[in-house]
Amino acid sequence: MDDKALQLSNQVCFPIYSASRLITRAYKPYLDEMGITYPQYLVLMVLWESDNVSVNQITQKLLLNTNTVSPLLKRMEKLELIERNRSIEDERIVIVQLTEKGNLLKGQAKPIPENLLKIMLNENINLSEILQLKEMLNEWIEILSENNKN
Amino acid sequence: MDDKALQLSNQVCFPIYSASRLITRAYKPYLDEMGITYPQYLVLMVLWESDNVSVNQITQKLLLNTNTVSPLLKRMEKLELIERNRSIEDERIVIVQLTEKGNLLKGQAKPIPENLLKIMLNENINLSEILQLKEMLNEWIEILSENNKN
DNA sequence: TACATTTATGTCGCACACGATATAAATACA
DNA sequence: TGTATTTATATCGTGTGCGACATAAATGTA
Repeated sequence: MDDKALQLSNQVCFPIYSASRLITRAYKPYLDEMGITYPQYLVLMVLWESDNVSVNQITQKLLLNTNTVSPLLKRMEKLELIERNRSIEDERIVIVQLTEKGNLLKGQAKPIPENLLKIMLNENINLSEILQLKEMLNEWIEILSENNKN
Repeated sequence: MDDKALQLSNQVCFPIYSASRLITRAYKPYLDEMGITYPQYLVLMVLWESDNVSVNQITQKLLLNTNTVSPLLKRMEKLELIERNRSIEDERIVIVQLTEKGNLLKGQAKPIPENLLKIMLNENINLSEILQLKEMLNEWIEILSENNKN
């Protein structure tokens, strides 16, 4: 493998790292209006799609660890966006439920995807390319999730 | 714009966010051996390419703010990887310089890109696709950096 | 049934990121 | 020359991420 190929991982990993941070920044003005952060928005999206899920189900959907999600949910409970209750059948499980406030934010969040897409689509970037990028990232996510288990 | 297109930003932004974290995790075992973190590795790569650069130059290359980089460099100085000295010509500027230890890590870091590439390349992902993804991310980084200035 | 193991969640400590703000040096300009 | 502004860096507070570890409930098994 030649030097150019060797440098490739840096040339791809760093842009992913940078793009991730810049995207979070791009979301910020919209999320600020709602008083939430990007990870909190992700949790809400999970709950808007299906409410009353366990902490574990949230960690799996977001590919995060419980030591990240637990404090995150704690802050969201303080913001009165969600409630946390132990399951009756299995006392180990905590069920997360949207409050009325958390539910209402769904409407306020509606224009966010369109606004983001406007920023990210331009004359040099078309939809089919984006779809291809999405496929590739998901491929990597699968590989890296698998890789991380061992 | 239809609903599918609207959801696209979520379908791309979240994978970028996840991939970024998973990539950092993939680097971790190699960086652990060197006693550094991924952002510290990025700073070292900047310095290995050209030593004696200002804090500001590092923030620009890594697209990070000084309030992230300053503490990062402070920790790296404590690890004796770098030294920080005020410029004589302009006392506001802090020049960052590799120590012998920081320089020696360059050799130890050499196999990292190849190892990462081995993880990220498989039968479903080829080089040309990766190059295309890289171009696209850089396009977005440019857009989002510009977008963030206002 | 008693005890080891697994599962689900949580806490703690540390290292980022970043908005808001501070400080000192350099520069602009009245 | 004196003062306002800009520039470079740093500090503080808050919110993630995550490794290491803790705890309690459920499950497996001798």
